[in-house]
Amino acid sequence: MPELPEVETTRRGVEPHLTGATVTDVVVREGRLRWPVPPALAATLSGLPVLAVRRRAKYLLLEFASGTLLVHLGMSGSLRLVAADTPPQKHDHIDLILDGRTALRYRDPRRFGAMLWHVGPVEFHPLLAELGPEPLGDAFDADTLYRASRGRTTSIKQLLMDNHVVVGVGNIYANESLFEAGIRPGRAARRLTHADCERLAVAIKSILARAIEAGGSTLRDFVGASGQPGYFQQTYAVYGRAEEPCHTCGSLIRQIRQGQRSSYYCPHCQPW
DNA sequence: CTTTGCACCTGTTGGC
DNA sequence: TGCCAACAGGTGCAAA
Repeated sequence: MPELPEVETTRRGVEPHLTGATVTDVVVREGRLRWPVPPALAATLSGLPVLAVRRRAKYLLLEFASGTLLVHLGMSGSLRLVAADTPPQKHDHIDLILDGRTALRYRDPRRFGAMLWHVGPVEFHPLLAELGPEPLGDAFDADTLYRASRGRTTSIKQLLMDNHVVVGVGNIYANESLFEAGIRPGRAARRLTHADCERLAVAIKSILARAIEAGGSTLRDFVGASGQPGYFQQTYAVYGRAEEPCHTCGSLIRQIRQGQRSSYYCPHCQPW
């Protein structure tokens, strides 16, 4: 699930319940995530109030006075708020107990996610230090995309998914943005004109912003035990629509493989 | 430095 | 119905 809009939706959902609350315990039922969850996490966090919940790329950052808890949802992770005595279900690996009553519950069937503790300025954490600009920030625009694409033989779609160039653009939104910009995913990055980069940067910002808005408007169930957290069924222009007609021109959407991942495009609306 | 492919893990889907 | 292969939205890392 988690692409950037879901991560940001999650942040907005949990932030009001976390900020100002004090961690009273941490229960780790399964600590084998992408990296081992620090065994001393309960001792580290107990008694500390959450100062803020921020996001960098797809990392959620829970800030405390003495350090930062980095949380990544990987491919299948989710966070929700439940009463602390709610029985955990399968794959509910970690609870942050807040004020002894509420649990911030981390679920991740595939365990590709992460929960790491960092002391010191979090922007210097090795996982964050080399990241490119936020897609919705002013530091990412047509110029940065144009410069980043010069001399690059890789495809524009793979360049978009390179975290050094821009963060938070995963497989779905790389495909959707390229459709909106009218550019084929397989085109060499170095062949993009400045005008292409302009349309693409605008498309990325617009699509991500719209998806976050949609997530916010259907935001629910971060508090409580019912159903999945407040994600949303998004309708896509090309992603997952192989052999289906393009909503714009009726041509059949094509699917190709790029770097072991599926890409989708409309042969008419994305001429090259 | 860039590019490519693998690895981590479980669950779902589709074909036979 | 059962079995098996292929695939799934992330991303760090090693190797070429």
